[in-house]
Amino acid sequence: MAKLTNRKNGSRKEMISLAAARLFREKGFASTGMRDLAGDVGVEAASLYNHIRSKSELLQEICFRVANDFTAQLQEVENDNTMSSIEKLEAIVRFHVTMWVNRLDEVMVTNNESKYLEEPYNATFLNERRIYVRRLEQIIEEGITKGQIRKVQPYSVVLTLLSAVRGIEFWHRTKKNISAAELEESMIIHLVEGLKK
Amino acid sequence: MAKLTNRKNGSRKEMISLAAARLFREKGFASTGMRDLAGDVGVEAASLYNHIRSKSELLQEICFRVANDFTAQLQEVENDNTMSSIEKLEAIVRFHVTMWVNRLDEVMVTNNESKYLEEPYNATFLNERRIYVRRLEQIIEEGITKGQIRKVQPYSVVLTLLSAVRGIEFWHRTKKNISAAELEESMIIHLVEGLKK
DNA sequence: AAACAAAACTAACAGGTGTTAGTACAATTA
DNA sequence: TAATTGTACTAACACCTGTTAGTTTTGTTT
Repeated sequence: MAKLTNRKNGSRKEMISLAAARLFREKGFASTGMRDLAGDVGVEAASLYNHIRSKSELLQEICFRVANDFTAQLQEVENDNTMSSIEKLEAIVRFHVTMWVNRLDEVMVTNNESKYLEEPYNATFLNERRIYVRRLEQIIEEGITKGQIRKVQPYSVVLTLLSAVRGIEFWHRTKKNISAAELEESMIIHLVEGLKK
Repeated sequence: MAKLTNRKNGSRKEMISLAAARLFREKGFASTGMRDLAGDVGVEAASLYNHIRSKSELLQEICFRVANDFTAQLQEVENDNTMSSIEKLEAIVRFHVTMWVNRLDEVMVTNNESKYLEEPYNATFLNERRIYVRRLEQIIEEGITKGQIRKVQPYSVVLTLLSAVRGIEFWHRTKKNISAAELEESMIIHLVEGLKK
């Protein structure tokens, strides 16, 4: 037994990681037991250890996978010389909205549960986040210098942008009122439009 | 022994609640043990039960104290006929900023740990939040009707406003760059100014 | 059919969980 | 001084935690 099962539903490990992300989001990392996770996957708790090394490893993989995706997209935007600073900012916010809409479990775990990462992973994660914030600040500073963005506090604006999208968590519970596309446009107008000079 | 000690440092129960709020924020509700809490208070775990009924009760009191403070302030704003809709919105956002700046522990516990409330408290809490959001939407709708606020999606704007202030969590770690007052003004400009018609 | 490897199982571990019962001490009130 | 009250203590409970060791089942490959 091996490759066929793997190709059918994605590897067993991926299934476990996906279930873990959902449980970690819903119940929190500390409150999610390996027996809960096993139950969701349809297996005994001990069997999980044929596929993963530890509960911590699951959290690490989720957090750094998400962090890398955010960083990779930022890199792309930074390298694109055709965009103005405000367009870069808009692209980044749109990406954040998309992530919160399409990958809620992983993104929320990364936001809310990363504090349970063991050292040195926690320190590394916090450092990567600090650098990410700094790079966003630089885009804003550049926009101000070039006269494309109003004079604002770059640090405050970055904090606001990164946190504002967390509201999408609540949108997921009541999707009926407003579509994802409408939500995205509305947020862009509210958060980015007002920064234009 | 009784009243003198009570008057000296606030009642023992208040000390416990304060320590609990800090620990629940730092380590999360589930990861905070009664032995951790007792250690912080300077007492054995079992002794806590002379003052509190349960760990859950501590969380309930924190969450509903904060929820009531937010609701009370909203009520005041709603009753003030001298304010325009945009001024009401600004006052509410300023209050949220102040709460996040001055009462971080309690507010973060209320935001992040309320899911650990036992029933029926959890359901009650979520319902109160839903109503709070609805009342904010109504202020925005009224502002649009009266021509004081741009045509926006009220629901999206409320989600954005309520979540944006969560960024203040990160400001607390690096207060040196920008003062609380500057932060508040910057956020008001970013979040509220752009809504004016 | 035999051999192999992946992945499931059962049983158990050492330590941690919130909480209760019963008791002792120390300070205030009668 | 005696009684009372508030608050601390120790010991223990039933249960839950992540993880391991060793074994058996399962499906595929030779």
